[in-house]
Amino acid sequence: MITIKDIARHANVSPATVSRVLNGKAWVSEEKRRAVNEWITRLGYKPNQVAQTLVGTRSFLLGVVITDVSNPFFADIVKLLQQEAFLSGYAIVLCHTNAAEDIERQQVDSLIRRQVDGVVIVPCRAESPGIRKLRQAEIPTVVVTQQHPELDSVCVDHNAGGAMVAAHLLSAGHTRLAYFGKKQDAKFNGFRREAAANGVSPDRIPCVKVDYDSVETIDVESTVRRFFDSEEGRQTPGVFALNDFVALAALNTAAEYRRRTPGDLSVVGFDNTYLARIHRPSLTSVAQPLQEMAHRAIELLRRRLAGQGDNEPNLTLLQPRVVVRRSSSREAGTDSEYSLEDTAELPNGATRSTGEGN
Amino acid sequence: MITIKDIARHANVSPATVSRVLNGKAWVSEEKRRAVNEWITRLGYKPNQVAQTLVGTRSFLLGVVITDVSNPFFADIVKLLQQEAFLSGYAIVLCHTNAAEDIERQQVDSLIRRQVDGVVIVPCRAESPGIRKLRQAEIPTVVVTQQHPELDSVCVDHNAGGAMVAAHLLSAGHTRLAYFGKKQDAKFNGFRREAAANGVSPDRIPCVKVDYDSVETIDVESTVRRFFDSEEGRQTPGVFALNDFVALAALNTAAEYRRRTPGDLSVVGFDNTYLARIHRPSLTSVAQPLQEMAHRAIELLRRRLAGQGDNEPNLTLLQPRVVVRRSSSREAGTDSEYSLEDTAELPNGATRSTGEGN
DNA sequence: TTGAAAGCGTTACCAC
DNA sequence: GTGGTAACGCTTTCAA
Repeated sequence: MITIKDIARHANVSPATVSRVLNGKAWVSEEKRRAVNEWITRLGYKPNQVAQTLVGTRSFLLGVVITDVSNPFFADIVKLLQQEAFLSGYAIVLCHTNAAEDIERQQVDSLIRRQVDGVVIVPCRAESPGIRKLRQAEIPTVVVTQQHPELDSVCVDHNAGGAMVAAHLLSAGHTRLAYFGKKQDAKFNGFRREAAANGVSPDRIPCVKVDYDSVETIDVESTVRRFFDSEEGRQTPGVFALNDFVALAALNTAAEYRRRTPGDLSVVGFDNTYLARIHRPSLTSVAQPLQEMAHRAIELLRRRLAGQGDNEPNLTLLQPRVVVRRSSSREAGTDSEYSLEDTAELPNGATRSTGEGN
Repeated sequence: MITIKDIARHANVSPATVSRVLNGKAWVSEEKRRAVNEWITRLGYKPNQVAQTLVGTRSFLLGVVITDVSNPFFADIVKLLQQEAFLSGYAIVLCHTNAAEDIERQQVDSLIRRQVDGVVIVPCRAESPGIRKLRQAEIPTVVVTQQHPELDSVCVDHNAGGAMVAAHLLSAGHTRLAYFGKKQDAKFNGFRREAAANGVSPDRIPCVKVDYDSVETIDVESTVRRFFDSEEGRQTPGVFALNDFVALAALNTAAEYRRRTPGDLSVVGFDNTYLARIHRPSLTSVAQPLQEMAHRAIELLRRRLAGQGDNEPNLTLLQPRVVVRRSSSREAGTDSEYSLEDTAELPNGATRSTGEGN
């Protein structure tokens, strides 16, 4: 390995000077600077990041903690995060939690030992032990996909997304709606809110509880089946599911019940994974601006690392958009986009320093 | 940060001794060892891996270079690799190449600068610049998903996989077959070989050229459409596709042509991603033993890192198996497994130090 | 068995 | 402006 000293020796300067031209901080005479640069290229010198880390600057390593890359939604995020990070000279250390708090803790521990400069995390819950560790180790952290009261976070406005879906289904003429997910979901709130605003009593929108953890856990189908077996289920033409997996389970199950889609039943998913594109019928789904999210997340981290930014946690709340496909259209037609405020495409992204939703 | 010196001070020993009990190499008196361990837990000491790396031992970092995690097949591998690595105390630095050689090179460069102990790579081609760099930097490397003449590699026997598919389709009564992929694919060879062994002339099996790079590139459909438009395509009931994406494209396109599956047309994919499970009709696909592959890959790396193992490249060739689903069954039925040698499940994995296939 | 001390490759502080 | 030098936290001689 060729070091800073080798360069120094060849260029007849001190290691300190080499370091200086490398970091471009202090002034170095034009003459020496050229000599140093000359030898750097000549010997193909590459700074040893490990040494740089040790002296306490930075590791150029970012941790990414996610429940499961097998989930295509997370896979997309991870990919974009890696690419975005790379542009800033950072590499990504990937960790899985399987949505288990103890594993999350272990993984976070390992990241801390590795001196990562920052972490992007999709936590189990806002107060997960992993999050706590990160905070007490004072490692810049940004939470993605969820809001966090005391950390930087970037996510989509789930509440608004839910409202968009309600608006869409209502405009398709459906007045009997159902939600597949958890009662507390912000999507569900938005969904109900918008329904109410259009004269559909929120109390008449059942929430079919779906415990969705990972790709593996597809006991979803039995739940869905139970719903379609019920009187209520038989009469509901408008279904909104917390994500594409569940939506597809609904779609597939509905087919077993001879309910045609589109036609008898409309289903809308969330996340707009490519599953929505590939499946037949194709699935209407709420798209999150992933590229934007990844960009913002890394940007937030960079700011913290540069020591900029107040201590206030920054909440970046982006606007989702509904991508309409066959599963919710009354007639055959090409896919199109839709959003609450306008049928045209939203300038998908808006930052507020605070806000509700999620 | 609490260091080795802190422990030393508290335990009334020298830093060297602390290091010794930590690494368990040299003898340390029972008394001091206990004292040190006591303080280690008491102060919650965690070794600084960066410092350890600098002194030249190891970084505990493994690079994973893959074309695209958005591909569920790769996502699964990455996940398993990470989990497997974690068990051995390693973390994973994830890199994307987008199947582009120059990006691969850049990513590999960054891994080398980071002093990763080893790399698991899905290379663009055997002689990609990334691979070359890795070799000249003498970083232990294992190639997964492909064979490599001069590096450790672990992959499935594609040739055998292709043969299994042929056997399966033939046993379903199809004698007119087609392959969607590239002529040189080992799968295709195996497919033809087995067909020939059963009296179906390989020359009568067309290879519909599909250029599949990533999830994004789904111009696949037009190619597929062109095939179904042809006389040849209209009469082919048995299709084998190089992966699940292409298989699904075939399935979906076939539906547009009113070709019923199962019934008029059978389609078999490769990789057995969850897409195969989720899609309707569900897709018969060749499964790769991913867990086993990840395990072997990490194991190979560990061996190299321990300085064990001859200099011979090790080829670990595992056996795939066919998971039969609706897309290739003549009647409704539950999913089942199938393999060339036996209808029962294969002891899925066999190592040879060399072998053809792929 | 144990301690002192010399690095590992950089950065940063302090003189000159 | 520039060079010496002391860290950073750890491992590993080399003596004792």
